[in-house]
Formats: sequence, structure tokens, C-alpha cells
Amino acid sequence: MGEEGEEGKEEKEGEKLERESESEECGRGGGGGGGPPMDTPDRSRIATPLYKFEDSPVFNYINNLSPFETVKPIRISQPFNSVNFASLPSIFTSPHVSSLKGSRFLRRHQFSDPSKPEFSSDNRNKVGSNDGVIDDAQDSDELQESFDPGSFIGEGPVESTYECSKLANVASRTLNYDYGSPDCRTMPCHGIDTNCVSKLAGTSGSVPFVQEVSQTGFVGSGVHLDGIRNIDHYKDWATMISDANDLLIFHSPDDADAFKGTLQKPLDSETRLCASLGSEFTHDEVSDLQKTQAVGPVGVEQHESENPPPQVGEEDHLKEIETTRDALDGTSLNKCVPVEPGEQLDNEPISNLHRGMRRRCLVFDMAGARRKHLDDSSSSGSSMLPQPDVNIESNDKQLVPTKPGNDSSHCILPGIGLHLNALARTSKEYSVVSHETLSSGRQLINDPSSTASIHSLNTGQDQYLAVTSMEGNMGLTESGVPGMEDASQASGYIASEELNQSSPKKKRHVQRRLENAGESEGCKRCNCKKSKCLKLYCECFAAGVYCVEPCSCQDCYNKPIHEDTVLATRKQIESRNPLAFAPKVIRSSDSVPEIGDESSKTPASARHKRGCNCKKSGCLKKYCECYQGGVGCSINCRCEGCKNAFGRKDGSGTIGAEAELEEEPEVSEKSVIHKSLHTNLIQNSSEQNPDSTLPATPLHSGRASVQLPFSKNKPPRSFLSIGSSSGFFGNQRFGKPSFLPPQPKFEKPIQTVQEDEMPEILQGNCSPIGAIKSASPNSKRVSPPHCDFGSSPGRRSSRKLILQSIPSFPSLNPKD
DNA sequence: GAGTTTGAAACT
DNA sequence: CAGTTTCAAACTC
Repeated sequence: MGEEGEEGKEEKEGEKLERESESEECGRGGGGGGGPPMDTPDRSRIATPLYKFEDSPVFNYINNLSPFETVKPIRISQPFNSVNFASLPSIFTSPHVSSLKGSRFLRRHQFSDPSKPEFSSDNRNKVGSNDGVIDDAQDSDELQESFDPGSFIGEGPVESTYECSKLANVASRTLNYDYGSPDCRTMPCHGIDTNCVSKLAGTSGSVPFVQEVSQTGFVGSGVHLDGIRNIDHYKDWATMISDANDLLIFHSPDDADAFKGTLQKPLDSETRLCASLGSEFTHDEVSDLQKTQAVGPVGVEQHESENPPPQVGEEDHLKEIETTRDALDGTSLNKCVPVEPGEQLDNEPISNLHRGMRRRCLVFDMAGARRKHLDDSSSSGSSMLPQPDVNIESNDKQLVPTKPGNDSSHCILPGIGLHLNALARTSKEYSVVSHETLSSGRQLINDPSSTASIHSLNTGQDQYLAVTSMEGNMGLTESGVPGMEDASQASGYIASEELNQSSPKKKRHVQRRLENAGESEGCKRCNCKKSKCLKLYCECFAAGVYCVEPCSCQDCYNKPIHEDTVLATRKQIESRNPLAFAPKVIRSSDSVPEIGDESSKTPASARHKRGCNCKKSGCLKKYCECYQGGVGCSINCRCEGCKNAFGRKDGSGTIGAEAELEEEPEVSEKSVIHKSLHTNLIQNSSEQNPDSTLPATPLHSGRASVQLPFSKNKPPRSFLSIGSSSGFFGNQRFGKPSFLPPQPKFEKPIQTVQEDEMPEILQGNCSPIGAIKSASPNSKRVSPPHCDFGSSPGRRSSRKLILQSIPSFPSLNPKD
């Protein structure tokens, strides 16, 4: 232990800062001002009183009361080791619970063990040591058990629950326990907890408090509260909690063990608590919340009864939990996200569920990619992920069976990426598919390395390479969820939708598409051979996304591994043409009037950014970008013999009968497209919360949203979008470029934004860029978005058509 | 699946 | 800016 302790210290040093900050938060959250981070001094304080406590007659009395002896600290810690978790039987609903049970089981065994005598001596020794704190906590547990025989019956869950509740309460400082609850168990538990607290606090007051508890047996809660309040170190407790959270977050279980430091122990205990919180949250959260708000036995009963997790209300629970956590604030549970595999993982996942939800892209992606794996989800999944996360996952899977349906998802959350995936699963719709998704880790995001890169991106670099999935880390939540679902759904349903479009021709098209796209639904992406996927030839690159497995590209550099190269190349291209990654098609919302030229009549009410240059295809084939994008040709087009079914360059051809005649199928498609557009727009509008920065949103809209009937139909890609976030190219935020998947040439570009939300640049008819790039209709290269809109007389609608990727800096294009 | 066509992107 | 080349998707068989 000593060795570990030192190691732990080293780590501790690094993390200490964070923890401290956490502590501060905690304090604020509690409203009591930040307590000092748990330091050695506190420990000493704590230790001393404990020592006395053991000597006190009360202590002896307690010992006499229960046949059980206090357990040695060491043993306690072990039960929570990752190993234990790993071995957890799938039967157990929540990992932590089982772990707890196991630990107790062990303890009891040991209790019966004649080694009892050790206990007193050991404890004393430990009290003085750093370990003492934790030991105390454990002792308190022991005491609890001894005090409350019922607890034995109730098993671990009860304890954990209480601990959790306690934590929550403490953190929130609400402390509105309703001790009036008839349930005796409740009382004892609280009392025990309180004892723990008091012990930890190490105040002299703790002793009397304990006495009362011991004497009264199940003393009124009021007493407990008093005891707690007496303790000035209450704050410390909160701090401890936060620290514990930190541990959860940053340390693997082993690390936690390593942290044998004084506080560490307590932290460990806390960690457990957290873990229990996490795993049990679903079950217990309600009760905890209730307690926090002056609740009573109801919640407790739930715990004791160990009712299977309520599936129906689970989400609600989660929400509540989140709320609670928010209240805890300081605890920064959300930080638990980057968890390492270990015992804690089991727990954390839950927390993560709440916080880190939104990696919809991942999910999205995964959903598509993973369908393949439906058959061998478990095996492939675990095998694919080399990292601990994988293991976790497997564990989770084991756990899954215990909780039927959605619940399983809750258990998951091993690593960030996985987490997200798991989260994704949270969405009910995806039980199976998403499940599979989790298992296969190949996607960029899933890839541990990628995950890491993502992190880095998030934190430090200019997000040029942004991962939408990161949202989760940022605490984005709810807003994203629906998106995820939608996205996933979209991907999932695409095929069916298409098929549903009954026209025979259509089916044919669809079939073809499917074939091309890859039956696997996989996203067949680019097929570059010479460009290394670093040129706009590459659809993936052009779309601002990394190439993924489905791609058939050769010598591909458009991968996270070559992030630098990708970024550099991208910059280069953008330097050449700032709008290079902008959506090719700018679509206005339904209500939006038109952009300028007659072509505006186009049903799609959208325009190709730069216009096509078709000579032979008559703009009736996908060679034509306008056609491909489902928009009519405009004045900007330099096409010859335009017959674009969506609108001719000369403006004659809206979707008119003519078009119909020529392109029967096309017309029907159009209508479909139209619908899809509407849907998309709606989604976008709802999602596009400017503040939501969420990269995911754009992505989501881009990828997830309605699939164009005739567009490539390539399934959604995985999602490491390049430059998706606001970083380097501020536009990214709005910009779809990165998000625009190839298929969406048509759809992606279109984005509706509330006017007020629009960046000024975009709003102005003449954006700087426009000024720079404004091209004559015939000009070959990029024509600024504003040009398209410029003439639009009718911008009445609140929504506008925005060129998402419009660079916000005019200065870039001096030359023009 | 191979070959052709096409037009955008890239280059000069 | 225009012409040419390169490239990969779209298309055909």
C-alpha cells in the first residue's frame, strides 16, 4: 500500500489543482463558500478524533452490539477493485451494487473471522495514517451495519443509496432530510452516514454524536443532522465529495487505490459512493432527490426493495439525477466522463449518460456502420476495442441482461467514445442497433486514439477538427439527444423510406443506390485513388469529414491520424477559395422567397452556390451539381442546354410539367425532396440554436436529417468532422461544410437560421466575402452566398438561407 | 466489375 | 482569367 500511496501522490499532485477547483465549486454550489481542499491538516484533525472515538466507551458499546467486527480498510478497498467489477455477475442490476454486496459479504466473512482483535489495533494505527480517513469511513459502514441489522437484509443497495443521498444532500447542503419517515432503516442509515461524516470531519462533536446514535440505536435523524451541523468540516465533506468525483473522473480504479493518501482514502470511499450513485442513480436517484428536498421513506423503500430499475421512468430519473447533479454542481459529476475503465466505470457511465450525451454523430455513425455487426455484437465489439473501454463495454454488456431494454444502455459507458455510444443507445429507439454500435469500435470516434485526439481538439487546438461528439463532454445534453435519435433514426430508416417510395422507378433507383452505397448501409464513401483524399475531389474531404472504413480510398490521408496534414491541406484550399468547403447548395427555407433570379422559382428554392458548368449532361444527371443538389440552375450557372428539372437556368424550368415530362421520376423525387427539405429545415431550425454551438447539430442536420431521395444516399458517415467546430473557421459553427456529407450535396448546404441568429456577415446582403468574391453570373468560381440572396426581395421570413461555411473574415481574400 | 463519360477541381 | 490536366463520381454496359 505504501508504494501505491506514493504513486498516487504523484498523480495526485497533478490532479490536485483540478480537485481544488472542484472543491471550490462544491463550496459554491453548497452556498457555504468553498471549503479548503482536503489536505493533510484536515486529515490529522480527522484522525485524532477518530482515535479517541475508538477508545471511547461508545465505540466499545457499538462493537458489543454487533457481532460483526469492523473491517480492515484494506479489505474494503479491494472489493471495489476493477477486478471485482469485471467478475460481477450479469445478474446484478447495477455493478456497484453487486460490488457492494460482495464487499459486505467479504466483510461479514471476516467478521466471523476470529481476527477481530486486529480490528481495534489496526484501526488505531490506521487512524493516524493517511488511510485512517478511509478506514473511518469504512468503519462507519461497519457501524452502520452493526447498528442496523436490517441493513443486512436490505443488502448493499440500501447502503449505497444512503451514501448517495448523503452525498447529494451534503453537496447540495439542502439537508432537508425528512427523518420523520417511519422507516427505521432510513434512520440508521442516515445516522451512519452522519457518523461517517462526523468521523471524517474529525470534530470532537462527532463523538457525542456517535454516542447518541449508538445508544438510541436508530436515533432520530434530527440528532444526526445536529451532529453533522456541528461539524464545521461539513464543508470538507463536500470537498471530499468533489475530490471523490475527481478521482472517478480521472483515475482508474487502480489509481484510486494508488491514492492511498490520506484524503485519498476518503475519496475512495467517496468514489464508491459516487459509483453507487452512478449505478444506482437510476434506481435511487428519485429517493435521493426526494431526500434532498425533504423526502422520506419512499425513496428509501425503493432502495431497500431493490426493485428492478423502473424502465419506464428511467429517463425521468436520469433527468432528475441530472438536476440533482447540477445542484451538486461542485461535485462536477459531469467530469466523470473521461473515465477510465475500472470499477468506477460502471458507475460513471451513468453519470456520463446524463452529461455526455451527445455524440450523436458517433451514434449516428456507428449506427450505420455497426449494423453489420448486429450478428456478432458482443464478440466483435469487445475485441475491436483494445482499450479498457472495451473491457468495460463487455462488462456492461454483461450487465445489460440484467436490465432489459433501455436500461442496459445505462450500464454502459465505459469510455468517452463508448460512452457516447451508450448514451446514444439511451435513446430508446436504438436498442439493438446502437447496441451493436457500441460493440464495434472501429469508427474514428470509437477508436481510442481518435477519442484522444478529439479530446485534444476540444480542449486545445482550434477545433478545426472538431468532433461533434464532444458535446457530451461539454455538458451538452438534452438538446442533442433528440438530434441523436433523429440522426440515428434517419440512418436507420433511410433504406426503408426509400423503399417505401413506391414508384417502380424509384425502387430501382433505390436499389441501385443501396447497392452502390453498400448494402451494409455502410457508408460507402469516397473512392479516391490519387488524391489521397486531401482534395476536394474527395467527397469525404470536401464534406469536412474523415474517411471511414466504408471508403474505398487508397493511400488515404484523410484520417485522424493525419490530422495535421488534413488541416494544413484544408487551410491551403481555403486560402485559395474560402468557400471551398462551403455548402455547394444553398437552400432557403420553404418560406424564404427567393434569391434573386428567376431561377428562384425553383421548387427547391435553393441554388447552387457557384452554379454548374455542364455542357453535355443537360443538367439532368448527377454530373450536374445543381441537379445533384436538387436545385435548379441559376444565373450563376454556365451550363449549356440546361434542362434541369429543378429549374432551368433561364428560369423556365421550375418543376413544371415540362420537367415532369422529361423526368418523370425526377419529379416525384422532387416532391419527396421537398418534403424532406421541410423536415430538414424544421429540424435545423429547432436544433440550430446559435448558442448551442454544438457541432453536433450541424452535423446532425447534415447527416441525419432527411435523406435526399435521389441523392447519393450514402449512409451517414462517421463523424469526425473536420473543422466542424467553431474553431479555426468561425464559420464552422454555421458551416456545414464540414458537416456536409457527400450525399447532402443537396441537403447539407441548406441551413436555415433565425435571422437574429445569423452572423452579421451572413445577414448582410453584401457580406464582405460577397464583395470579395461576388462573381458575375458567369464567373466560374465561387460566388458568394450573398449573391444568391442578394436580390432576394423577400427576405421576410425569419429564416434565412445561410451559407454555412462562409468565412467570417473578409480579410482573407484580399486578392479578389 | 470494367470501361466510359462527365464536370469539378487543380494546375499552368 | 482562360486553357489544360487531373481526378473521381456518375453512368453504361
